[in-house]
Amino acid sequence: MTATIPMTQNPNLVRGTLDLLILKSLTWEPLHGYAVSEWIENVTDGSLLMEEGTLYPALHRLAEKGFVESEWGLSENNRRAKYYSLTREGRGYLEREAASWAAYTNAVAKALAVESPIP
Amino acid sequence: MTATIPMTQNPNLVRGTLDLLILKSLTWEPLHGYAVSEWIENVTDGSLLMEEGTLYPALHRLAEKGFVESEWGLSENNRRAKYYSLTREGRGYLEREAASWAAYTNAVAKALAVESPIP
DNA sequence: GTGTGACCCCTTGCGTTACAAGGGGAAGGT
DNA sequence: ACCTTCCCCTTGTAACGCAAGGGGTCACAC
Repeated sequence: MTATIPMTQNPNLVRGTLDLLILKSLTWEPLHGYAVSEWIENVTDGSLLMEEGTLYPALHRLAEKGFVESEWGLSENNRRAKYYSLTREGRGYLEREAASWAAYTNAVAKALAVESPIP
Repeated sequence: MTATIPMTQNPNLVRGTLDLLILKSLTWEPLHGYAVSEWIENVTDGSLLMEEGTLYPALHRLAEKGFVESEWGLSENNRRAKYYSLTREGRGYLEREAASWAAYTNAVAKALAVESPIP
């Protein structure tokens, strides 16, 4: 599904959600980078096309923070691939951040829905 | 309500929503900067405390882009205050950005709610 | 065999922007 | 005299998404 779909265009929207999406993609089993980007593209219905120049630095950051671990392996296509897996800390971090993200977006959504001046 | 409420702690969450909130606060009538920050604090139930070092540069950026206009005036407390008002372009920008923000957060929320591996 | 495209990894440089940490000044109350 | 609230502003600093590069392997078509 590598269609030429328009990408996000607005880095500020994406900011901070990439870690969330990456960690979420690793919830069930280790994935290599390419598979992570495919997962994200799929679950967002193609509305989020993750650039490689974004993905790999993000993965490295998460590894440095101890939220993911990596191991070289072989992909389904018999290619050299680095598999990332969620650590226990990463799982906790994902839960906490997802919760605070939800809370924050809810607050903003409520603010944007306000209809009377200065409630 | 200037209670010492813990602030956002995570710039990445806020990223990109500040413009939205600021513009939204100006929907009904011109406000000066201080009032904008109060509005945001109120409608987010104190969960978002806008720093002045964030607010004013943001207002200047929006003015430079033509989304708001400013005019010196007097506050309710008879103090010198710069009132910002939404321009027509600003109103359109707010609508568009709010829509794309909603779409994006919905996509992410859906992704974070996924329960089966690789749907 | 020589593309061509999918698969897979990576880095550098740039621009944007939230925040901390400073600054100043005027009004009102104690 | 002093403090608090109200109001405005600027200068770092750090983070990070992205564009634009890099490289290598495999399968299939021509």
